[in-house]
Amino acid sequence: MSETGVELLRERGLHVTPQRLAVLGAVTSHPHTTADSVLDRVRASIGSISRQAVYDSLSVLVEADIVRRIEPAGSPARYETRVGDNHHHVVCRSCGALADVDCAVGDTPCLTAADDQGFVIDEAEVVYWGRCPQCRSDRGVQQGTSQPNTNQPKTNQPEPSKR
Amino acid sequence: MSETGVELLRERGLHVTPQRLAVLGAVTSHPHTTADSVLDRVRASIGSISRQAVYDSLSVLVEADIVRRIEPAGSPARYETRVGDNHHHVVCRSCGALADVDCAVGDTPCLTAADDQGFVIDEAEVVYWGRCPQCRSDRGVQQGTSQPNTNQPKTNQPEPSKR
DNA sequence: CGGTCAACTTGATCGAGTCCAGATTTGGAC
DNA sequence: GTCCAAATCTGGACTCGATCAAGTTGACCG
Repeated sequence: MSETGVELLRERGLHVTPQRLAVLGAVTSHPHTTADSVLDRVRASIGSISRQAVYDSLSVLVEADIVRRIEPAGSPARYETRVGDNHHHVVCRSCGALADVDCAVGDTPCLTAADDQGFVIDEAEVVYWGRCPQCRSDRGVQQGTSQPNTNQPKTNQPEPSKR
Repeated sequence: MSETGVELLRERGLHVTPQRLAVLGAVTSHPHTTADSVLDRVRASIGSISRQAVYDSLSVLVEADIVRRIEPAGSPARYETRVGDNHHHVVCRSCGALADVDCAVGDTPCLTAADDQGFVIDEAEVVYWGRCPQCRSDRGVQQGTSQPNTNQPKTNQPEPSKR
């Protein structure tokens, strides 16, 4: 997207504050980031911000369709700025790394469920589960099942916060 | 599945305990149920059980592929006994109701991502978002965005626990 | 340049889930 | 039937992500 953060906010009639801009900046520069690491990053760039303000800003941005919130099972919510292009995600079972994937089937894949049970469906969200290249080469680690070992981050993994 | 709970557990060399049987029973009779409401239901049938025992039993059952755990965004983990048939779920944006859906595209839908980024994918999980029949007829409620209003349960929704 | 209401700060609270240490039960061997 | 190690269960404390509440600050309109 070519617009500045200021423009994006103004356009939707939202107040433009340094906090919101910094939050948006943090998400833009580090996709798939968690609220916690946004907090850290914004503090690094702005000096200080409250946890609450981060959550507030994020949810305002989500509401305004500027950022998208994703919540893979077993992980805190993550945020990204790619919106409206219907892409999906791969999650590594063992380290939790997350990457973007474009869907195999055209634009709105699988949007038609076989039997929609009377629901009016407006979005199909796809999450692929597997193992990332890194974890595959570390053979012998436990695989498949329960808790992701919190090793060092692989693809796109935001560094763990250190509050 | 036609086997009894006892058989299922024995087969995999798991200890057969009244707690585990009750937990399994609760999940079987109320699919998409949460750990918390399993707790309530088991207490109703067995008399008493600890929260810990419920979590333990559930995770043993999940490990043994007897039950499947699903975690729709914004909801606590839910459990169901349909395993291995690759079905998916619809979630209602406004009340959180959850229903089963068989996938439109054959058996292993969308399992091939366009570019898998080097990940070895072993499962594709699809979640459809929309509005359930009930919520559609209650026009005028806020729709689409943030927190699901915790109205009365619709399709398959386990009643909220009242501990 | 005020005034007003949205946005921010601080601090408490919540809900889901996990961890721990000790008591109890289970299933298989004898 | 009895015994024993291994597997389970209990209750409580605790973590982590996220939200609520009350009061203060500051962005935008006129």
